[in-house]
Amino acid sequence: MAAGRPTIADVARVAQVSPSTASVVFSGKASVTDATRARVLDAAASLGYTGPDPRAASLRRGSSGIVGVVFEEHLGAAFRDPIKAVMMDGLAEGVAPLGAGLLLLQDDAGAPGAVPASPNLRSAPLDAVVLVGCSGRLADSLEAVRGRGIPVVVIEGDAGPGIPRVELDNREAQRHAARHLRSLGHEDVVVLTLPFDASRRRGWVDADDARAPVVDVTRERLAGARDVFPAARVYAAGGSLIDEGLAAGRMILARASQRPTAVIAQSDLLAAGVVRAAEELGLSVPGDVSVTGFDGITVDGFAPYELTTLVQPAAEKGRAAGAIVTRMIEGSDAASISFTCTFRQGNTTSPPAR
Amino acid sequence: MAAGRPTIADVARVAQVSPSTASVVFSGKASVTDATRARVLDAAASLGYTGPDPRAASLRRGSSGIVGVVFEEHLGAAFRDPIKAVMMDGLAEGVAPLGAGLLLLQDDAGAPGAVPASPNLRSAPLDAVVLVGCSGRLADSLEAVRGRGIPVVVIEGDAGPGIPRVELDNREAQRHAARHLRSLGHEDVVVLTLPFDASRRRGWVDADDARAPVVDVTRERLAGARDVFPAARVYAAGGSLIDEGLAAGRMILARASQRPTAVIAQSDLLAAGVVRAAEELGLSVPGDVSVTGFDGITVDGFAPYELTTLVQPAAEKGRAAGAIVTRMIEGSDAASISFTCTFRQGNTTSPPAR
DNA sequence: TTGTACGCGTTATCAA
DNA sequence: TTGATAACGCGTACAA
Repeated sequence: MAAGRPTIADVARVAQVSPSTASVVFSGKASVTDATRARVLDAAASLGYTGPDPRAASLRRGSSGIVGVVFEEHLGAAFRDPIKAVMMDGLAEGVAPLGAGLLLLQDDAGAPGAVPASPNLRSAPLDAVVLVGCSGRLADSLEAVRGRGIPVVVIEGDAGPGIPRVELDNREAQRHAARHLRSLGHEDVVVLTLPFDASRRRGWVDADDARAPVVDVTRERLAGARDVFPAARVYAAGGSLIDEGLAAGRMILARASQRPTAVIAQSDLLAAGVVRAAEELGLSVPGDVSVTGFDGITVDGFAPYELTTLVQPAAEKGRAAGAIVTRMIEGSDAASISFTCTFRQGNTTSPPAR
Repeated sequence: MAAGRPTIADVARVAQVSPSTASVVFSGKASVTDATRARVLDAAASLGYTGPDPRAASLRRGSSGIVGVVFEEHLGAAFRDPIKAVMMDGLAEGVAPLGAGLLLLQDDAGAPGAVPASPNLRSAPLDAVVLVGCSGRLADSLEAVRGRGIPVVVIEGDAGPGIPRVELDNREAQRHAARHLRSLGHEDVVVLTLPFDASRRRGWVDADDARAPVVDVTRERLAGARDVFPAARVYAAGGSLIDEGLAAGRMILARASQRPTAVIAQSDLLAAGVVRAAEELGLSVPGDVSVTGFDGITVDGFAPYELTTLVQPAAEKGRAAGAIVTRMIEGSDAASISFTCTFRQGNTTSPPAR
């Protein structure tokens, strides 16, 4: 053991046992006499050996105990999204049986030409990969990963055939909320959507500008609303934030002559912003305008309002993703799984004023 | 290449070159004839070889490209804290030069006896570790990590001697805000603190119950406020949330006879909650009560208020941590670094009403 | 520019 | 219960 850190072989030598015995002492994979264990532990202590090198163990074992989580957006943005936060919680739980940790990866293929110095899918020692609403950019890296036999799962997105997904009934759920509004008597509604694409352009979406949203969630929820209100006007927000909803709400509710009787927002934060905009304009919710959200999160600081919304099982989605990769790692092949939102009536919807 | 995935040796064999040549083709560490490169690449393609196994490469190279980030709280909680979110962004940038990814680790030594199945410090292949406001629980794991020669940095916390820190001038900054209030003429202020300890007990803190907060940030900021207002009453919140501030604000501002003229909140979210509580009670801010925050974040949905607050350089803190571990990995030993908050006057403070 | 040979630190297997 | 041996898959001196 000339220089460098001591290895398990050094420990074994000092303890006068074989390397395999020393290994067993640390891994606990087999029983060892108390006496030998003590000898090994003593030797380790005297040498300053603190346990097997994870890298070597990982190579030998063929697994690293690491699950990669790929976000399509900036980390900070992902962190601020309450749904994603809860989902991560669920995912952490879901991979716990694997004893795995979550490695944050950013899908930043970004500008072509830019050096993607960041650790990508190819270079990280992963046991599995979870894609969170990924776009198609990392198709090649993904191919490499799958080629290596590493399980991949997508949450709310489509990463191609053969990749199991964790899905949400966005369209059906949104349709449910829309029907609720129609049954209350609403006819003139505006749909406030999440961003259509990476450009995040805000504003009214022309009816004839029938560009379908690139983002799956946006598209599906919009389709659900249009199933009930085909002629609904559409306004795109720049992100899922109260402030975005507030700005949009000001535009949507500004002119009395063109004011809808209800706004279908594609997220609770947007909905909360619309409610604030209504307040600002002296309108009452739900008296003058009804508002529905989507997600079923607790909007911090929004009491006493309680949004009429679709509650999505965010934590379960994460857990499911974890469970799927767990099964795949164990060799069984796992199927996609689909979750259902629950309609929850709050106090932000009522029949339209006459 | 009997069974299993193809290795670089298989590729070399098929391409009729030596393994080392094949290796070089993938790493680009040396120049190779175009012809040979093509042969190797072709062989790889035909075999379905997608590049060097990260595990083996990691062992060989001695580094994994992974930086562990240890949170003391539930992942979901950490994600929801805006300051931590921004910090993570900065950290991601800070470790980019390393090409490293961030591995989320939870400081869940938790109940003794519980099986900490999760990947801990000891079992993860880390190049460095960043502790985020850690408590002392993982002292032993930390020792093992350091024993292995892995760099460790702490953000806002004390992990013992020899561990560089990224610090904030919490006490001085909070003192600055307190002085601002005093110079405006305030004398009766209440300090609304972050949780004192893991129990997160809410409520008034008796003056004689002089228990010092266990949490560094809470303690330091409280000390700063007391430097100016030694007799200030203290109310502890259960977390950094608008709703917590709202609940606390209701208690603090409820009885006119005991109503302070100003509230020093230890976070912007708490401050926003206090402002909402004041509104609820028909009090105007800052006319009837002044409120200061801490952090300098944009509180979503809080416009048109602009908190008088201390702006902390959250992203820079993360970047600095990244820079420090980068330097340490390169062998140079790095010192702690301390950041300063900037006082920003908003529209939530003014002289007290007579 | 290419090839040979060895070591990185473990752990699985099998025999004793 | 313990020990000997052989991979695990790659990178890199060093020699050719």
